Amino acid sequence: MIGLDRFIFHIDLNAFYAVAEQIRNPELKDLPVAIAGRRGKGIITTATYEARAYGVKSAMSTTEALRLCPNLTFVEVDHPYYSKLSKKFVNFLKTYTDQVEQVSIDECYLDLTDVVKNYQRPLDLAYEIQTKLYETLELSCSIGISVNKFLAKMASDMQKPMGITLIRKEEVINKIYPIPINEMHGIGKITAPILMEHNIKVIGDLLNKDKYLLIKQILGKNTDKTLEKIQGIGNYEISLDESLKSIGHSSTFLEDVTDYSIITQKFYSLAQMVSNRLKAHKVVSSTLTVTIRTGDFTTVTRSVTFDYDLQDTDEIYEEVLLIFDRENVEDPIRLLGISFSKLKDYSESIYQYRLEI
DNA sequence: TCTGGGGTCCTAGGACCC
DNA sequence: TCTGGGGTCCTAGGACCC
Repeated sequence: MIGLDRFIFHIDLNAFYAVAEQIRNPELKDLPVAIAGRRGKGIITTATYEARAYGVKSAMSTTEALRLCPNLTFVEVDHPYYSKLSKKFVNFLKTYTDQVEQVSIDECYLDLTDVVKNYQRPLDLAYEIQTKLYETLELSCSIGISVNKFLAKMASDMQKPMGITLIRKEEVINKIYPIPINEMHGIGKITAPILMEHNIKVIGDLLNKDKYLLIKQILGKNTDKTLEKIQGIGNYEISLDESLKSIGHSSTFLEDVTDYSIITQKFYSLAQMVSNRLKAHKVVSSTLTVTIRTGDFTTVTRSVTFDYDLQDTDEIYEEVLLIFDRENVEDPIRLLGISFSKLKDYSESIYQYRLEI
């Protein structure tokens, strides 16, 4: 296989949460609908294309969205439902190949190099996937096809909704290099302005050899891999590791809070939610992180690694309070969070050992 | 219009060990 | 008398993504 180019597909569900709501409530079809955490306060998670026509976008505050589109219908997020639907989506894709890497709830990379051979053109395969996905699950998607994951992702972004875009390696110079640097996947609102300041304005500018050392300073240790992947080199490996790296929950209060009993109540319910998910995934962890965000949006994280593992609500709650109390927070609190990282399988737990002490 | 909630990966300094 | 060097783990914060 080495030296031969792959056919990597990036499959991206269009307006997934909003479409999911339209599936179970057909009255919402063709309407401007926005999925939001809470009415009144909070931000838009996803909006239908009808709502987007009014300028409603993800991450926009609900008040702003309502100003742009007064007849916008709000639906509250229902994560468990979307997760179930997402699993069906991934299982559908797995009927084509086991080389499926799920990168988020609504996106997957597939290596379809071998499957493409059974079709006249790669676009025929993409069209079949798109059509069958819509027929079986009512989900519309955009598909990007290229020689690696980065280029496939950039391709799927080019035509939405229900687009299919193929970028051959020799087309990279014309189709990828002229794209503004702030539209590059992996370059966000912090790094893009820094690059622009140095006159690196489009993706192709990253390959300017005279600026290599400068770019390396800005992009850090992955610079070389980044420069390769924009040229279509490497970055084709499909990761089959589906294990979670961390599990956490956080919650913003309706109003900033100083009352200790409200704080402990929130911590207890967060501990319950996190504990349930640890158990559902049959994992434990000894690395606990507590997040505290105050009214001025200052966010502090405190993490502790114990020499024993945690999974039960009451134990988590106890440790969380110890960490919180040490901080002596005086300002009103906006958000609290609990998270576990470095998860390990329950069978590897040293929890039993702790009980024997 | 003040800014959700779920994640992943990287950086940088310090502790500790050999 | 100035105080090696490498590896690993821990903690805190940050950038980015959907």
